[in-house]
Amino acid sequence: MSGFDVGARLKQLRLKRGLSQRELAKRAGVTNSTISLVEQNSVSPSVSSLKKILDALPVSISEFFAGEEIAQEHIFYRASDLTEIGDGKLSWRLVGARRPNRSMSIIHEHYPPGADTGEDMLEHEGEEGGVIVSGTIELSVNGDSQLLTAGDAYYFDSRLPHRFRNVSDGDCVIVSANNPPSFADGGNHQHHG
Amino acid sequence: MSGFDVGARLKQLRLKRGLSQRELAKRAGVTNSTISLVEQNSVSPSVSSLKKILDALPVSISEFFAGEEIAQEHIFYRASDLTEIGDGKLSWRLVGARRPNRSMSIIHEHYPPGADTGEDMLEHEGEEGGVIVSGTIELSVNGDSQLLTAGDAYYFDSRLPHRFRNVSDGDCVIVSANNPPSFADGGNHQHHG
DNA sequence: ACTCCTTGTTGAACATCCTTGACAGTATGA
DNA sequence: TCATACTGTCAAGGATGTTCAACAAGGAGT
Repeated sequence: MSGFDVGARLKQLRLKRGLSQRELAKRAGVTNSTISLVEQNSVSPSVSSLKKILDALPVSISEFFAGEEIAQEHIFYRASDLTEIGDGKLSWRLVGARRPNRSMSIIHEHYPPGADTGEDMLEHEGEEGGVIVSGTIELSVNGDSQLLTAGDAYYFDSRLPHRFRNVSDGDCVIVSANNPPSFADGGNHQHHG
Repeated sequence: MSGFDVGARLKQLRLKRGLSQRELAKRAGVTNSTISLVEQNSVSPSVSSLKKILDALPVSISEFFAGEEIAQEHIFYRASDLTEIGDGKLSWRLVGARRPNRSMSIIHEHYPPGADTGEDMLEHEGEEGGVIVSGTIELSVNGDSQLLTAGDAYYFDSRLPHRFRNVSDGDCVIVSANNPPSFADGGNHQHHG
């Protein structure tokens, strides 16, 4: 029913890391039995268990399921089709979500007043750039902070520590692009409110 | 330590589709109670259950978890600093001009009524994507033509013949990205018309 | 052969998820 | 007001996931 071989995928990733079931289980905070059963598809793990396991690899859930995507090429995206992520404070709309075989990710971002990517500066591989469509945003990159308003833009190496914060009392809208699209790498930098 | 609000995310997507818990449950082959409990995070669904539910939306698992790991953007261009190119009809504003060592080009595009990239379809290496900020544009890619309006987006392989045309009587503004930067190497983009 | 450590697997007990079926709240209409 | 239909929630129990503890197989070194 799954259409996706969870067990094989997990085993593949585990072996790639050179871990035994017990070692992975220990790091993940589950038992070796769980790993065994999951790898044999004797059981469909709960999301929470799977998350624990993947965190120990580490692999993000979306990364784990990359490839589960329908291969159909999407060109046009209706506004309502953009994959919305965020928590009410920040709002990002991904064009085509994260298709693993695409070279960029395009994002329509909405920052309400007070929205903030967080005190822990973002740092990751790649480059990113964007244009402020409306409103005002405070962008800090590598210690330098600037207020950008409609029509302004930015571009930088994503390895520089950076942060976005809407310090105004109006919404801010940005269209940005990331290359490469994979946000995931060693570090575990996720942020939510 | 989930770090990701499965319940809120599911509810968000369900409401976006205008479905009730029962309706979604019916399509997914689970019960309304399951949806309810998952949305309240009273339970961490099994992967198989979650998959059934997401298939009914439909949303891929990796799409669902997009944002579970996030990183963002960056570096400072005043609106007046964007290098403007164009021929009076079309107007493109490049972020960071033609830096040869950048992996993308970010472009703020303005299409007045009648603006048209030309009858000779554009074709070049790379990929491009963008978000329509305001107005309406007719985008043709590989024989398929669509009218996109504010909030809509697109993404395609640039080798597919494509054309942008503003067939409305108002301005259209787009923020787009190219990879590799097609303007960095004096690509065949400009002129025509 | 043994001992010791490691590997992955499995049965029974336990914990969690999922369904059944009922409940309360809201809205519409007779 | 009652009836109907819809919404989301919840308790109980059956179904499924997870753990505990034991097991067999393989290697390394007595």
